[in-house]
Amino acid sequence: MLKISTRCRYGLLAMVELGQCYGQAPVSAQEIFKKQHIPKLYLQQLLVKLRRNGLVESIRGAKGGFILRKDPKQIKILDIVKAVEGPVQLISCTKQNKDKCCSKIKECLTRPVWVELHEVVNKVLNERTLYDLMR
Amino acid sequence: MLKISTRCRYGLLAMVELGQCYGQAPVSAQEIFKKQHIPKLYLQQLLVKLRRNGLVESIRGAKGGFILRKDPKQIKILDIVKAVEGPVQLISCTKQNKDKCCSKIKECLTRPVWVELHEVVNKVLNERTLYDLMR
DNA sequence: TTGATACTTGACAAAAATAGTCATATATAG
DNA sequence: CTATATATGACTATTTTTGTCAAGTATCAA
Repeated sequence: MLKISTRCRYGLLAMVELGQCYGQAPVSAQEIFKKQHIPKLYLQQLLVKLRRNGLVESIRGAKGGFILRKDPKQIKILDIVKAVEGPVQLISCTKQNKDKCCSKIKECLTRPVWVELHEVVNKVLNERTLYDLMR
Repeated sequence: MLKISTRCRYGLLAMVELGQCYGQAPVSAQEIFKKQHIPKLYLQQLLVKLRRNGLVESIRGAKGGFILRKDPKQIKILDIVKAVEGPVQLISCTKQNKDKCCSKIKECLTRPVWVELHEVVNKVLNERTLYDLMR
């Protein structure tokens, strides 16, 4: 069904929250999960992934929390999705992934639709930034 | 990761095979699974779904098999995907699905991206027909 | 210095979805 | 009559998703 995972949804929700407070004091996981009703420990996991991918910075201890490492205008939605889920690969036989292509790639009549879908999804996620979602 | 399921991929492969033989003798599951290396019993299942959704007709007995019920030009890729997988719903909070929307739908800042993705994916699948994939 | 708050890490676990199988029955051509 | 084909529903294995837990580290504020 191509359903967007909660990982993605929660990850983006968290980033939007951090975006709203960009330039201000750190926001704790606590505050985010209360506001958005995301399971706390699950959210923590996602925030760790966002940190490891350089999207947020974490500050330990009391009054600590998370802050964005970049201006929301510089953060693509695709970066966020990749951070929490890995690359957005609707199919495995892509240009970037030649070893995963099957031997029939040239004759494969179905591949073009899947490639088109793959590209269109990546395009949308790559063109929108976190800033576009804020107000 | 939004990966296309094997159900979709196999289902479309089967439909393309049937498309290539449109107007000719029925094609058996046997022939399709040998040509495309799809697990036979799994393919049977998918073909039953395609039949129940009115996309193919089945002919039992020796020399039987499956044929398309419509011209490939009349069959949208979306119809095929829906038949084997159900509706393509990237998110649950869509216009068609108002009871599944959360109470925060109006304030939800993340929803617009997901809606855009949802729409763009459905658009591509709705605009392409089986005929577009054939040669 | 002590307590409260907050992040870190790695492992673990339940639930759901995906992918595939099996047995049994029915239908038809030749 | 028999070989070939589909029909059906239940069943199973694997993988992915969606979390949870425990034990630890770091920082602030009183």
